[in-house]
Amino acid sequence: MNRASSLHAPTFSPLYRQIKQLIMGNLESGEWGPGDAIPSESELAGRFGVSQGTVRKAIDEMAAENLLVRQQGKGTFVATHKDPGSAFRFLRLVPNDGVPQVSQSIPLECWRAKAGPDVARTLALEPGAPITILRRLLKLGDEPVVFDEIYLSSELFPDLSLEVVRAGDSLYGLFESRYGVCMVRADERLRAVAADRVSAELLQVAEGSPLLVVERVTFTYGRKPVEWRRGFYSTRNHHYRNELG
Amino acid sequence: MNRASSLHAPTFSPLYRQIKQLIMGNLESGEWGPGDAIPSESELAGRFGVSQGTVRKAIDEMAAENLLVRQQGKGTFVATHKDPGSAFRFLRLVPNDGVPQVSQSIPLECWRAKAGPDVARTLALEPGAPITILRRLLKLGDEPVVFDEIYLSSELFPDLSLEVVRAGDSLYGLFESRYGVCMVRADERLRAVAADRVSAELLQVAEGSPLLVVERVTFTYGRKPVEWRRGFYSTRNHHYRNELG
DNA sequence: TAGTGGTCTAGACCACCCA
DNA sequence: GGGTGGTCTAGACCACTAC
Repeated sequence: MNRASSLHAPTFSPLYRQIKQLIMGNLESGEWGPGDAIPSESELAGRFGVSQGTVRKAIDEMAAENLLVRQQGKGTFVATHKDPGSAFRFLRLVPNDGVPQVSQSIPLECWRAKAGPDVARTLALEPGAPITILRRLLKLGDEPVVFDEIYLSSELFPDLSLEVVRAGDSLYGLFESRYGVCMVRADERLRAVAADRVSAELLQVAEGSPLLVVERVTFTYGRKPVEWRRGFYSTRNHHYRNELG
Repeated sequence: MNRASSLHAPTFSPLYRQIKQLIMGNLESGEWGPGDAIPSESELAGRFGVSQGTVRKAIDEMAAENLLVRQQGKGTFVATHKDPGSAFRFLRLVPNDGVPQVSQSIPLECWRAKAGPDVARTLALEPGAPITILRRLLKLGDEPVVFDEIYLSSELFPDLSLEVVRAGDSLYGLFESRYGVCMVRADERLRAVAADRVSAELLQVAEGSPLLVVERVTFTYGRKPVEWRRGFYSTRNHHYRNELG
């Protein structure tokens, strides 16, 4: 293990960050898949030729970023969306009264298209690259609350179809198990807009009534963008919850 | 320093968390104010009778929570909203085109009232306790984008008035320097609504056009709620930015 | 040069899980 | 009982800041 590049190198990074990058490499390459246990801290320390504390600090950061999950006495595991508890990590919509509700995802349409300049840019694809577009409705306890339009690279998600989506569990769980793509981070942009006819009908609100629009770019390991979606949220009985620290 | 309460005590907490609580106590009591340097790690280690590494871990957590700010070679400082860079930590509204704009806060009204049941509950006050209500408009580069209505305990913020607000810098900076109340965390709830006449006029949009409503409860040290506000955000040329990890 | 935070190490012991 | 993560220590050295 190199002891940094020394002497004011602008690329300096401490040992534990180099270790972190090595572990990241194993995640990106899919060597350790979602839900798997990674080797123990002492095992990794030996393998990399550093002390256990240094490996620990690397894993600390990755656990803080929700890439890994530690379990005392058992081991450290690659984070997965199948794990109940982190299954709806990215859904910030909660009922106003706080009573939890069962959620139901209803796939509506799924078709192929070519990436326009905007989608190509956000997903880092060539313009005209094949993409798959999925529309779905999310119900929380019998009430339709989110209408999503989702853009994906057809290359990354080859055989995606209504049938495939219907069969799977949560969407991100499906992406993990069927395509080996694990969603790790997302950037969202929120706006208020007036409901168009389609959204209004699906969400059972009056046309022109205010809706929350949530545009999301979702990333896998290494900040690689892999999903773009636009969601129309009905905020009659729900709200988008956010914590500022 | 007690070595935890031993023997399956349900209140067990590791040494570094006990140290963290001791440091928190110094923040809550105002002994170390916003912007101040706290004693060095070794100084604190000696004072508390623990090793430097343990103090370090306590400070690590507090730095991660934006309570403290470390500066290599200089020391560790109590986080402050006066520090440019963390001055607008809680404002998530950014222009669509990404070009940063100068912001201008315009106080509109300020008056006293008695806390209704809802405000009393969110601010943990007695119903009927004296509160101060402040209305203000936020402009980003000549465009009015946020209309805020802010509820505060008159006891915590005694002589708050339009004049005081006008004189001060940012609102949270003022709260720190004048009242010794440092905003540390906030919970927000977002909804889309139709603009009423007042908001529409102030934000220069058509009545009934969609606005983003942001309800925020803001906390000081120890999760004590000290501010409740409702903001109407115009999302014509701006959006609310959020990062999901 | 002295003081601060930042990194790294080696080793001890504890708490937890499982066979 | 053996393996895992979690805590705590003591000491060394590096990087940065200020004087």
